[in-house]
Amino acid sequence: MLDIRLVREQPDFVKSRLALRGGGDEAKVDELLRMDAERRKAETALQALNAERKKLSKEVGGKRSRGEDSTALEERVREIGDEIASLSEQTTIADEKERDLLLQIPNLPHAAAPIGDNPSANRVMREWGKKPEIADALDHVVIGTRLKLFDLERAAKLGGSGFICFTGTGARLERALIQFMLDLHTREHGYFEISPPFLVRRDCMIGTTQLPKFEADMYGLEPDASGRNQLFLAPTAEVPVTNFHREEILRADELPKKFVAYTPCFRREAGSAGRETRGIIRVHQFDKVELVKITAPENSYAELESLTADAERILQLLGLHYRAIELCTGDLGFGSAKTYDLEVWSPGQKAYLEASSCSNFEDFQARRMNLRFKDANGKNRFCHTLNASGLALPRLFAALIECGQQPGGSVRLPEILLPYFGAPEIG
RNA sequence: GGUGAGGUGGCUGAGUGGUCGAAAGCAGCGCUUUGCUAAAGCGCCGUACCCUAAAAGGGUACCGAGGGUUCGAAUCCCUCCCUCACCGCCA
Repeated sequence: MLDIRLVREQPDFVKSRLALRGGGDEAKVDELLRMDAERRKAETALQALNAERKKLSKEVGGKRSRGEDSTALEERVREIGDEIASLSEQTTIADEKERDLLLQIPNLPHAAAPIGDNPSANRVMREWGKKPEIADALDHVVIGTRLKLFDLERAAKLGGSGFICFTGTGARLERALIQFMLDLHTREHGYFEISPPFLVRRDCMIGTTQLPKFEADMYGLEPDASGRNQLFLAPTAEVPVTNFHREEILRADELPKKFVAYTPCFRREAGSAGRETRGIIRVHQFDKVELVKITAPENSYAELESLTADAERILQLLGLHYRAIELCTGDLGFGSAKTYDLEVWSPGQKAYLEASSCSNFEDFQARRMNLRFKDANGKNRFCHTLNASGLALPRLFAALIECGQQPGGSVRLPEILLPYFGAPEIG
């Protein structure tokens, strides 16, 4: 959520920044400012009436205790009460409209972000390793099916299309990768492990920006009888973990907070079938190890660099070729000011697959979830929040078995997985 | 799921219709006393929003959330959420 004061004071700056995203959101700014002015006007009038009622009510109390007649005064206060009722309704409506609009407007891109409205404007920051040379490389669907690492047909019997069912050594490899990543991040990178609820409340989904705008992409349960308290299947551990400290005021010396969590992730993403969705690349449920940081504003960009490095380390230790790109303004997620994607090389698809997205949301999420810290001057300020996949499992799994494929049909695994998987190769 | 007890400021905890944004204590900050420590005394010490661009100042709201009763609600009523205890059920 943008700071309404910034929007009020520098509307042209805000509009020009929003325009860089190419989503047309700058058009909402004028409407927002109208709602803001309307709300404040109603609020000021309401406060004047409240002050009047407060004063007169006390006079009623005084008269009564002295045994004096107060009926005329009471009648006057009753009238004010009626005015207050209608004005406060107006105020509430204006306030809700303003907030709804504010929730619909995305974050401002970082000043240095590459400008562009499609992925071709993304900036390649660096590449690591090199593409393995594999003659007639098979893709992960062929390899995985042949070695019975997963069973997509039977998965469709269980969950429908767009689900994976890992089987046998495939399931074991999945488990090994999770364990490997959690161990690395907790033992060597200093992250605190959390195993959170997979179902989260609406407020949390709003806090991390999945709602209200992307409700159609989310799995939601039935609301309860009151119509509130609806639960959603978390589309990423970002939701429960970033919201862990929602509505809290943290001490400055606790920052940065570094969390790692393994969770399944549930996404509707009614994407079309095709190459993009082949095999296990895009599915409705997948496993992910997620990194989250809560930082002071001054340090968030330095923390983004180390966060990205922590995620990259997984790929490096597994010996997988990847590149890091910085997303252009048009490709940036709704809440993000700056994002690096890590793309791992898929020999089977001869393409880079997004395996991690590392973002700094600045105070955009913190403002929505009212997550603050007390700074050195004792002032409460919004924290900055960041997250990175560290990493998403299916794409990592796919790259791993494609890169490890041997002429004889087996798959060789990186040495570092040996203690986790228990064997140097599959098949 | 059932029954009961609760939810008040950073913490403890008083407050059952009016002058209560809220006693008191603890913690914290400042000052005085002091060789240092300790102790004592005095003062300050919630958040958000509005007037307002900021400061000073003023105002409004907030006692789990939402609604209601009333001239007036932390206080009375209703619904919901959460916590604790016991019972039931269950991996």
